[in-house]
Amino acid sequence: MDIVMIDDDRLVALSLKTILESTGQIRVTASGSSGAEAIELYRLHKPDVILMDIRMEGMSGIDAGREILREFPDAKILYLTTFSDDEYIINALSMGAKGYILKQDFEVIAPSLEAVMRGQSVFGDKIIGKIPELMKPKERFDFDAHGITDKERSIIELVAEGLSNKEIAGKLFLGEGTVRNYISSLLDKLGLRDRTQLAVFYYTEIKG
Amino acid sequence: MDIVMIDDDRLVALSLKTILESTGQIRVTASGSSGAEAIELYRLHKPDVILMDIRMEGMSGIDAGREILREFPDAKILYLTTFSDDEYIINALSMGAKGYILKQDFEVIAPSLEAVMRGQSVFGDKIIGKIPELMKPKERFDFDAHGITDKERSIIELVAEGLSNKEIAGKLFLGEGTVRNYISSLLDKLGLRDRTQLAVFYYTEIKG
DNA sequence: TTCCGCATATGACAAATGTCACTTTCCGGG
DNA sequence: CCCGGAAAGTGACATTTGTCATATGCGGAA
Repeated sequence: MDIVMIDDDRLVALSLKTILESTGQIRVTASGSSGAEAIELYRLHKPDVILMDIRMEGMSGIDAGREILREFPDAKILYLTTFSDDEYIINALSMGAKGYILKQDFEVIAPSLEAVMRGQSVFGDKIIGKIPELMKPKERFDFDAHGITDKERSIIELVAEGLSNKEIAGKLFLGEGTVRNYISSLLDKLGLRDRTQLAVFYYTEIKG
Repeated sequence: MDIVMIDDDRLVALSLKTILESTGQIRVTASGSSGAEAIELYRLHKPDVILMDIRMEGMSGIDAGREILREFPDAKILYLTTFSDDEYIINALSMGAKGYILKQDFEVIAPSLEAVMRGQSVFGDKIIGKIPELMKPKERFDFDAHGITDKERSIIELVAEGLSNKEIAGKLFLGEGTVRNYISSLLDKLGLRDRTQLAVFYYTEIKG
């Protein structure tokens, strides 16, 4: 099995290479120490798996991974990180990484590589324990704090589905002009300019 | 430990009650068979944990759970379901449920309840295996397939930030009319009606 | 070169949108 | 009972938006 290894810290890279190659199953085709190199080396070697640090100088491992997956949707990316860092986990997961394991657990790295190559996904215990917590919805947007009424709330939702004023009026059994007034008031309360910004607001602040 | 149990199927509810109470540790304070009841019974009993089916007549367990969490952010909700149903898992997770286990694994239900009460989250093996896959980004939107050019792509993004035609024109050094034309063409290609729908499309199909 | 296609642009127009000032209706507290 | 304030509506208006027909310039293919 050929792998490419990327680690900020050359020393870590080297010792890992030694450990991994000592298994006899794994060959470290190339190694690098930056996100840019990760992409380049992946293009060059098309390894079975790329083993990559997350925190690195310059381009993060996540960004590099995203780029690699864009070019090679089947790429198998396994992140190796020093400690379980919340945002990174969620990013790595949602990006489609095949795994995320802690460097401390170095004895599981080789087996994890095997598993990943076979198409499995691997996440360390401590990682998986965090997932539910991470996936909790962001704290709900506080409509009350902005003085937004129930009716206004439902209007936001309809705008955010792309309905016209007329359509909204129909759904809520209101006059079209009334809907316009509601939207006008909403835009005022939220400091926005038009319905498109309202939809954007919905997706980024409320539902995002 | 007091729990409230909600199951569509009265028979299941009854046998589970028997099983759980036979441990001596668990008391089923109340049981119901619908989402509405779930909310009501939660309000009434404030159980340590609420054990709830997902698929039910009327309001789904997810919706009921959402409502309960809205009123009681510390509520511990444990879903019990017949089989691992993809959308449900993701919904339950992102909603902030404390767990999601299969009815088949009835021997783990009691221990799971304990764990949840202690603040842990619990997910069955088969469930956890699905998480990475579920979190994968939706397959990237294929601009080419819809014949969308680079410039059009960047215009979508600006629209999705809520910019007006004039502002977009300024950013891209184009005439305002030109921007209108691009958007018009874009709407045509994507089968949409106005810029708001375009923004919605961006957040739901492209970036969502 | 000529021709085609693309990107860019303009002008005219209808429709949708946002703003504002002003009713009407209704409901609960005094 | 009357009052005041929501909720809902109307009409007028300026602006923005989307559509369309058409024009110009530019680079590549025939």
